[in-house]
Amino acid sequence: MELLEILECSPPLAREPLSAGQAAGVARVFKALGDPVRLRILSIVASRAGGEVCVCDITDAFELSQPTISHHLKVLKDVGLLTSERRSSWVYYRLVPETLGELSALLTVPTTV
Amino acid sequence: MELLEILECSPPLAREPLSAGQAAGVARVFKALGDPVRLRILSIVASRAGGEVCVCDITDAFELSQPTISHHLKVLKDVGLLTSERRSSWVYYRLVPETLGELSALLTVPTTV
DNA sequence: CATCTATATTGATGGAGGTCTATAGATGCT
DNA sequence: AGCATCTATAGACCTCCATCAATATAGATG
Repeated sequence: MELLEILECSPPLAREPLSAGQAAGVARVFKALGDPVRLRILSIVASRAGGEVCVCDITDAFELSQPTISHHLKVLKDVGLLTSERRSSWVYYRLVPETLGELSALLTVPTTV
Repeated sequence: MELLEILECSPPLAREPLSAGQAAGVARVFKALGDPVRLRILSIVASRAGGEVCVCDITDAFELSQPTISHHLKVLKDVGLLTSERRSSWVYYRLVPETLGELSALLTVPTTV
């Protein structure tokens, strides 16, 4: 089952308890967000004007080895937060806004106002 | 520095890249959400009508040892997602809606509509 | 005080994950 | 073809963490 489907079928945390299956899927995505490097990578891609970022630009932004960055990108891609496309020598990563939006909705709390 | 403060000072991922310090703080909270048991615990507390749940009720909802549940509750409390209050023999946990709300805002994506 | 219940802490263990080096694969250029 | 560059994969190392059994702490009650 696609992770995005699980997110779409999971009620907001504040509405009703998650099933074990839903929790397992949702946890995979949050676990991907639970690393500072991945969070920074995601924010770099998500906030980029053109919408896409070359791997080389991301690698330059960190003092980490290239394989380590590649590993983090794979994790973010596997949970459906990023997609990638190769064009000639370079690979460009893009945000999947639907996944991020579903996560945001999941955490939404009834307005305390 | 309080984690909630860090969340309040962190821009939405889609707006600008997180600093290393912001990412470290935010990652701690998402890491806490990156476990299926903790997600279910959080949803149980967040969706409870009265707003508070006794530890014994949570323990009953899982086939895990009592110390394991206690450990997960501590993790959720340490990152500011839950608070606890002891009343006589029992300890009651409550959601901290501000923290969840800040997380939700952090993941908000400009409406694709 | 003694004891029972509810919850937290400690210490141990097995497995997951972040990082690195080395290497492989893919693309373009000469 | 051969080489240089960009990215991904494989394997190793080390740390972190989820879980448990055992024990400690706190409150109620006899």
